[in-house]
Amino acid sequence: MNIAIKEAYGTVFEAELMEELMEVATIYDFEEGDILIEIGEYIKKMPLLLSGAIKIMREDKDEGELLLYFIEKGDTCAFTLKCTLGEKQSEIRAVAETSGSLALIPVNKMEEWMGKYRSWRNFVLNSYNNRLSEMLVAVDNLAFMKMDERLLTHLQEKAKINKNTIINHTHQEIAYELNTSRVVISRLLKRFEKEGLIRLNRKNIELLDSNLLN
DNA sequence: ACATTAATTGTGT
DNA sequence: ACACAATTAATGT
Repeated sequence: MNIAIKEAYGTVFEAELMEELMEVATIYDFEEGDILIEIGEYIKKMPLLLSGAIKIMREDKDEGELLLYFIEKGDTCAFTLKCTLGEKQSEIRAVAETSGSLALIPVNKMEEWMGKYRSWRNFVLNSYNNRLSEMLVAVDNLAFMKMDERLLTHLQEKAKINKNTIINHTHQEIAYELNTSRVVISRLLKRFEKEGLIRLNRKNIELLDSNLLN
């Protein structure tokens, strides 16, 4: 298990920090579809993602979710940082997009490291920066892109994260993530299929056009 | 193996 | 957006 931590963070953190990290971290494995953080929860440990991918969703009180961004190996969630430091309730939900594992760090340790290790400070700050720019992308998509474009980029993101051209999601699930209705997704997907971009099967979608990838 | 239900997807208004 | 048909998967008997 410590190998997993080294694999994901060995190049980012200095040696002493890695030592401490491996001492205090507990490993948590999760499966696809697991809810890691629910809205309103208090967070007492900070997660570092070792493998797999997690999607961060925002949810409105009366019906409606929206996918904000994905986090991948080597990332942490800036919202979690805020919640742990501020001892505030979570404003987002984190759902496992794929199975994977993460390391949990006690809050008091991460505060201690802030003063102690430069690499840790950088990591936390970078993390904020990355999230901020990904949020901007998400906002741009929402504001300026048509649904068909949003769906297409969404499919591409999913394919990239799964390292696979086959996407194992129902139309309904995708609709939730983009905060629209299933019928809209179905029709758009049908159109993409006619255009030869994808192939539709039951419970999964296959990307065909190679210029959709990467 | 069969019948019944539920879930998923397609289509028309 | 809504309603409904068609198809497939899941479950019980």
